[in-house]
Amino acid sequence: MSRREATLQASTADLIERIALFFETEGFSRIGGRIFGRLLLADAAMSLDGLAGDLAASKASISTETRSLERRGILERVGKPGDRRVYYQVAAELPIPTMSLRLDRWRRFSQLLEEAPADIARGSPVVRHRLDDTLQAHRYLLAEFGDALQRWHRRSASSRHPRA
Amino acid sequence: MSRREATLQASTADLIERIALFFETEGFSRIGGRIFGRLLLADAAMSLDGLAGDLAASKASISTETRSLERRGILERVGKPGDRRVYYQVAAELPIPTMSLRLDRWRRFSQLLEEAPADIARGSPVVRHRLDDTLQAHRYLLAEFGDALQRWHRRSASSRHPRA
DNA sequence: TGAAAGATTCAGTATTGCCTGAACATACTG
DNA sequence: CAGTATGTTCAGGCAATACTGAATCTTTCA
Repeated sequence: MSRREATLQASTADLIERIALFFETEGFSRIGGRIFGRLLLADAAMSLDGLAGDLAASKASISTETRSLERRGILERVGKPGDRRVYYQVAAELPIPTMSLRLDRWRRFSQLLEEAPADIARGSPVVRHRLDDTLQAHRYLLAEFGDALQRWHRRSASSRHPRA
Repeated sequence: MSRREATLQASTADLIERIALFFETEGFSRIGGRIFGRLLLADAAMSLDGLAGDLAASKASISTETRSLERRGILERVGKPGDRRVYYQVAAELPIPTMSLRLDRWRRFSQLLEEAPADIARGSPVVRHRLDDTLQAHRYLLAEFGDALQRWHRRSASSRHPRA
């Protein structure tokens, strides 16, 4: 009833493509985004060949990108007994890694400001003040957001294992 | 005591460059980042030529990038009486626009998920559940972070105009 | 041990997007 | 009005990067 490609509904393919486009603006590669999108909408974990087939991409790219996404905690490797292929699925606690990545990125900016040699600001009170102010805002927001992330983590954990 | 280029201390130039590199990972152009960095460390607003000189970039790029940064609320245009040049400075409430930009970007992802045609998830309970879960997390975190941003806004406003 | 399946690495191509110089537009000034 | 200062737009060159096909490495199984 279907040749190789027909596995994906048109609407699904469409959504995957939009997710991929979004991921591109977030600094991932397009294929990385497609992989993520595909797995987000996948019923079960998928093999490299499965992904390559569905996404019409080379296995080389799939291999590199899956591992890259895995390193960032977005994907997880899983195995199936009696099968030597590697399967990938979207991380269980998905929002944690994706949000953490964002946190990390902007934490890096704070660090940049903290490391700013003192002599830079020394000359000018207005610069010093601006730097201090910016840094304080970042610290505050980072802390608040980190807390929120943890709260969500706990909340979601407890809703999954409702208390005895 | 100094030819054209010597206006920037080495340590300053260095920090600007690192800021620019960071901005690049955030989806801005390198020059955009340099402009931001330069103005962040600037005593006073700067003209296009001033920026072009300091950053050793073409005036064309400076013009395009400043306007792009202005559109995103990161820079502000200011004028000086008796001078027909345009001056730029970093926005007063800097963290607001930068953080809002981030918020917007990931709000866009939530939207993607919300618009996900129902028929996509319908087939599979596991997909539907994953989508719902992800969406809820995003909503929660977006709300929390939005609140934090407002709190900071109020706090910083009141510290600037200490109550009579 | 040999063969085959699977995964990874690598060199080359193609696409993309940044940046620039030069042309152009606009607004002051005398 | 002519001339000049300032800002913007545009076509093209250049560098970075993603992606691919082919070669290579690794593991499993007969």
